[in-house]
Amino acid sequence: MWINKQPIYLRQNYTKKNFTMGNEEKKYCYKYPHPSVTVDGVVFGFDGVGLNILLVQRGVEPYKGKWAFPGGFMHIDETAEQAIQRELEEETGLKNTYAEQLGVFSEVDRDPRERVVTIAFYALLRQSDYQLSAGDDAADARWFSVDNIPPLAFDHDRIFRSALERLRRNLHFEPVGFRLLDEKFTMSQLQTIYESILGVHLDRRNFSRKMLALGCLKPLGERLTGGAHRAPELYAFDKKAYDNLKKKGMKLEF
Amino acid sequence: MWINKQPIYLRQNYTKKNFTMGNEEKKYCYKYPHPSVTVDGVVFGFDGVGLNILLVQRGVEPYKGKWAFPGGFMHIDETAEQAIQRELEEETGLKNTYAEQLGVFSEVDRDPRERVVTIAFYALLRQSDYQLSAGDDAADARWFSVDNIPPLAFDHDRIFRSALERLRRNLHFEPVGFRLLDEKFTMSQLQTIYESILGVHLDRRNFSRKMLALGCLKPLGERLTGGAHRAPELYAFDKKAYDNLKKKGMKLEF
DNA sequence: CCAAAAGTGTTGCGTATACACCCATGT
DNA sequence: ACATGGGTGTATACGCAACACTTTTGG
Repeated sequence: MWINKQPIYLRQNYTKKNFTMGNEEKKYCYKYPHPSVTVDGVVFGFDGVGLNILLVQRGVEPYKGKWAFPGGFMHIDETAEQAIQRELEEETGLKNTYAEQLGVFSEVDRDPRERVVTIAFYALLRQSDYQLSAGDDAADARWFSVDNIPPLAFDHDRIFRSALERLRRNLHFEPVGFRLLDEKFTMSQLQTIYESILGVHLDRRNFSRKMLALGCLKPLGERLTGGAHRAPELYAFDKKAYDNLKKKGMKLEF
Repeated sequence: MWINKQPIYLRQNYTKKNFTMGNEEKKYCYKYPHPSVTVDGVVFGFDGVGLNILLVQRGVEPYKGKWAFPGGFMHIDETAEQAIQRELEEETGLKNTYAEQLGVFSEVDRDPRERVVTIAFYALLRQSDYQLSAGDDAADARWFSVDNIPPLAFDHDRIFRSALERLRRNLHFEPVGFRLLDEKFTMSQLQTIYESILGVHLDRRNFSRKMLALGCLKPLGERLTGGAHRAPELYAFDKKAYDNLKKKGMKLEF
């Protein structure tokens, strides 16, 4: 049996040597060409009106000026999940964002500079918790409505379509809405999320009943004041009840 | 705008030079360490009794003698999808297998030799169409019942659990059964697939009605003779009808 | 003729849908 | 007072699950 107790950074199957070619140092050498691996995050947010995604404007070529998803190179000593967490934190300041793998995009020509395979993630977050700040490589960072996306760099339009499809599918199995809303929320806020993701109109009363029947909403006994009309009940997500549901296989059709 | 019309193999961002270190030639050099990228295929088959997966026995260290999923290194000039097609063809002889991305497994320690990120796929095929033949690196290739899996190499047990979960979930949305069965099949064969994937018993009459109600089964007007009892009707999968269904969002609960 | 599997039908119950109605609140 | 959104109730229809019965085939 093969045994190796060296730390991973000493265990790479490459040859490390300092030498210079042209202007750059190329230390890490392999028998066969290796692709670069990046991670990209499709971050969905909700502002109370509609569904948005977070884009950064590229400050450098290629695709300078075009918009793209936040992301970057995966380090050799981290998993893809750690990489997307790090990149999102670096570019948005948010920690412990819930990010789920979306898929690998590996078209040979997808990056004109070199061979890059990207692992796409999608994440959901409360837009109100978040202060936008452009990172190092980015000229700007902004929210865009999913109905009005600017031209995207690389193959990011394809990644976006894939993300939206996944989000729609997951809506039926995952507590998608609760990740996008504040801890306390009203039933109609939750309904608005479902309506904007699915792009359909739902009956207010049936939606409420169906949601409550699932049993993973805690009525808080409080009401949201300050609105123009009758103060609505506030709810919170009941994670324990949801975990039970998931074991038995929850279904949630609309 | 950045323009580059060179073929991809001339466009890698590496430095290529022949030089020797130790015994091996290391031609491809990078400024930062790059992971190796592999593809692995979880291939499900059905033999009329139960659900099986295809494993190859490793002929070399590490994990020599352990079983693993067929797979191998992604080439620099192919997509992950092309790589898994090629590997499956090389190791099983099958062309144009329907393979879907399962996810990326990128634990830092998952391969003791070097840093390897793997893209896992899952595939469904008709076991009867297939003649087993071990590939170059493999000592043996065999079908195993999903209920009786031997110890697996690397993190392949984790990949396997992920694949089974995905298969169960996809069963409700995708024409899973039809990929596992012959072109012509009986209703009870189809039912057996559903029962063995979900691990439950289903009512024969309700299953038939529900399936036919979907409208993507063509009754062929032929019957399967040679059985011990009444000859059952044969059906075929109606791809056109299924594609229509999918647009409207099919649901199939059991 | 019998056993076992295949085909068809029926019925009752639960649940989703499409509504109507009342309540609370700011202007 | 009223417009608007929030909360609760109910009848109808539809679909699914649980059944019984008949038909076909090989042994």
